[in-house]
Amino acid sequence: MDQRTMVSTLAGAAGKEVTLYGWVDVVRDQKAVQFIVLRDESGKVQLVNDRDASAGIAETIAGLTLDSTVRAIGTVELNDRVKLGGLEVRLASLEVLSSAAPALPLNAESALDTRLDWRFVDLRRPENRLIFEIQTAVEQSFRRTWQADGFLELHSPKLMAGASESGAELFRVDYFDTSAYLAQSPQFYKQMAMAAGFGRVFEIGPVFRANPSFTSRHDTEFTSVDVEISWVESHEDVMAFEERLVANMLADVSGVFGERIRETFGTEVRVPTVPFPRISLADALQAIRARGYEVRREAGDLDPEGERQLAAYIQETAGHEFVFVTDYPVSVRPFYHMRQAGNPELTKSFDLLWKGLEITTGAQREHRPEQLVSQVREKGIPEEGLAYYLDFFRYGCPPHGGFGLGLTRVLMILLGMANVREVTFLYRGPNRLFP
RNA sequence: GGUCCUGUGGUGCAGCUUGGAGUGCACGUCGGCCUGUCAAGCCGAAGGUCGCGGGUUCAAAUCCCGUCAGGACCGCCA
Repeated sequence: MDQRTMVSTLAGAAGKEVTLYGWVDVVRDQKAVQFIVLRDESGKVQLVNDRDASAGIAETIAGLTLDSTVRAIGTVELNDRVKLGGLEVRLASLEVLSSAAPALPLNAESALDTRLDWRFVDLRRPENRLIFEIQTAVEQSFRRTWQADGFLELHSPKLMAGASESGAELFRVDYFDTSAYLAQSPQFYKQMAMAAGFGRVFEIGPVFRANPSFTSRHDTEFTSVDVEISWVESHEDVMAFEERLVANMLADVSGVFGERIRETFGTEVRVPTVPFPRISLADALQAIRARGYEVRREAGDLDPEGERQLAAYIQETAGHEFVFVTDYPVSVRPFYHMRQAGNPELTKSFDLLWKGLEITTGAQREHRPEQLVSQVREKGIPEEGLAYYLDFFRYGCPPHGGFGLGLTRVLMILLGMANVREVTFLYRGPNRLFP
């Protein structure tokens, strides 16, 4: 291992002997000369062996199966004839570390569901590795912004005694002689951190939703990016932070990966201008209606087609991929969203849509205990289970707000993928718990 | 949960409308050939309960009913 050379560094190693570790990508076994394409985490390179030069290696190559793992030792030779990087490695030894069973159960054309069955093989493909290199860069960029702004990182518990949101359904698990629930959001604990005086916090972690949602943009477990900020004047402060966080991220990702994303996924990464456009829900519904589409939802929220229509409207009028939708009515928001002082039917909340898909819900939270209790009662939520939560606000709590951002949705839009399953390491949905 | 769509060698498809021998294509696998390939090429071979059950028919991958599995959209949401 100490001597391992990565394929990506071979151009600078002409004439040297190198030790490579990787997978057998292709075998072209001819009468006089044999070629292997070896794939490692950094790229692919051609290995070459003259049968006359080494009968032992020749025999090993003849028995190779695709995706077997090997250790190859050889000399780097620059050779313009070789289309793959203009170089090859002339083998001095070849050792099979693990022989793959013949006939891989999938190939690049396989259906997504088949690929998910054999995800560990599917993920070997370089374009799939790239997705997770980009995911890593996205999270690093977020952390860069948080660190510069003095945020603390939170690791909140995923086992809870009850619900932390009103709408979404919960997974119940055995917990000794009682039951516990998997956290559908770190919402309450983020707010506890505000009461604890942490000031500004973030968490990147799993959340669980027991909704039987059969769509390309839902999973039952996904990674949520959560932020909470103290001492805000309104949800505007939260939106101002989020747009900066997202714009920084897209600038970082675009700089490092923009070209590869275009080449690999055919998607252009555009760095958005700040501030993002804002539109009230009422104005959004009117603009959508003016385009000839009537949102059918009785509750008054946008439906998926409405979101797409709004995205088109914003693109045409503001030339922007993002839009904050604000001023949601109390009826479609959870009890903890703060209401507008002059208009108690509306909340100080927002959604963020990117290319017509909801990626965030955020709000200023209600931090005044009397008001909060009254909103709990108004929503008809039993207070017993919320006692510990309501206590957070009884001994001095700063005004605060925050948001949750769906990491998988962000990656899906960023790369122009059609399905969150493509950008999830291991997808979990109503019909999938394996592998 | 609702609507619609799809199940055919290891993988991806075509065949179904208008029933006629498991027919075809691409990738992969196995064997052979091949003086540097690079999407290698050429020749050959193996590999199938056409998701499952029932029905119609002389005859069903094909038509009908049921069932199971998966997917897309809607609802719910990040």
